[in-house]
Amino acid sequence: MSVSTSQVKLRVLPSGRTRILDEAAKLFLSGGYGDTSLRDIASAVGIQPASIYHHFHSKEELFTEILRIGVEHTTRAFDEVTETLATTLRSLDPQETLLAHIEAHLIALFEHGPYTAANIVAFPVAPEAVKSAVVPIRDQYEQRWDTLLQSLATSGLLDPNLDVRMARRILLGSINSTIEWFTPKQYSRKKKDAQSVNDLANVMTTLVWKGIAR
Amino acid sequence: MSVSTSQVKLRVLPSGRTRILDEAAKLFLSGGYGDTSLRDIASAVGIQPASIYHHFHSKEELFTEILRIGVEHTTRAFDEVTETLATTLRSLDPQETLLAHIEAHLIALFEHGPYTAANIVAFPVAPEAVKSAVVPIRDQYEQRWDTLLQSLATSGLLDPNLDVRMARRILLGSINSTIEWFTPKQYSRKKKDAQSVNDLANVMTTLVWKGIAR
DNA sequence: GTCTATAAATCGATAGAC
DNA sequence: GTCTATCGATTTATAGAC
Repeated sequence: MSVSTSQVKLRVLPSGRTRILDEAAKLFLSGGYGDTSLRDIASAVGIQPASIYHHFHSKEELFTEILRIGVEHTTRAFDEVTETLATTLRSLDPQETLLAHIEAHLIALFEHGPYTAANIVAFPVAPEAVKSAVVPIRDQYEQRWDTLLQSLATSGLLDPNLDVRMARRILLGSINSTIEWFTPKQYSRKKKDAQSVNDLANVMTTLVWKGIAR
Repeated sequence: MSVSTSQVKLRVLPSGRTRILDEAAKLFLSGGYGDTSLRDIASAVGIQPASIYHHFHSKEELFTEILRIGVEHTTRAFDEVTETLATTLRSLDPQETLLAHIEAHLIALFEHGPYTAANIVAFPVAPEAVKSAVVPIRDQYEQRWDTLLQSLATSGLLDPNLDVRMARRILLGSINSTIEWFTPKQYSRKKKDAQSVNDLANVMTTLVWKGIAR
């Protein structure tokens, strides 16, 4: 794993605003937008509901910000992999390139927890105003995948009958849907099944690349 | 397409209960559980909110019934394909078997509209009581896929390194995620891209079976 | 930056007439 | 089986003290 230049930084106790975002993200993730009240969020943070309005103008703005942060994390993870692969001397195996990006997406999904996961489970039933605000930055992320897959296609590495855009949608859909059943168990070794995010990334990549047929 | 024995039946105007279910399913699909009020539903049906309580004991019961109907439609579609394939004389090609079931699932998803689709987008953020009630019948449906894939694996038709249960989860996840971007255009022929549900099923099956690599 | 207090609207649900 | 009327609780959001 690469080490960013800002890797060495102090562990800061979350400020008020960040505490609100963290707790709200967890609650929106499990209960969606409509069933999560500002009272629930304030209670989880340990403040009064009115205090939230010092940091956010409305409930919708708070929710939008959470989704935005989630996409930001995912996008940054993608770009870091791109950069790392570009500066690597050895030749770029297409399946390994795919694996690296799939793993980055999954790490963002499971290790930045509620922010990225909320983009999967809470976004589809979010208020229209929230969707409209988040769609543009989601598009930017998806564009990166289109570019990646298109470069593979241009190099003749993909099935020529494949619609690249559709393949990207199905690929991201299958990766994102893992949030509903996969739970990474970092320290469990009791089974041979996929336990870590890295294991899951390997299975996903093989399945996407070669399919399930023998 | 097979014709069931009950194909010939009268077009009945939806009764009060069915009207409520139909409109509620649409609203829950677009806005989730918490942001859809009984007033919204009653207004869409053209009745008063209190009238809903003659047909359902609570909002949660109404929502649970909608999700249950959705799973029921999907399960029935799966079973009808299984039966049709079993009574077909010609040999069963594994990829064609897979295609038939994937297409049945997609048809249920897009043509029984709100009921099945709500199970994808509204279920993950549903109240716990609703989830608990629906999970058992969802499990029954998923069990059918496990059985199907296991029979293919036992016949040596699948990648022997594959975890069948995980493959099923990824497979269903990718199929279900199409609800977020695919819109069937029955009568449009302007492009060569997938337009009908049948086209989509073919693309999905090829991708799952052979992967994206050439 | 967090608090108390409260406004104004909306929620799920009930009672009872017809 | 649908209505009118309404209860009690909860919602987002605001005003203003500290």
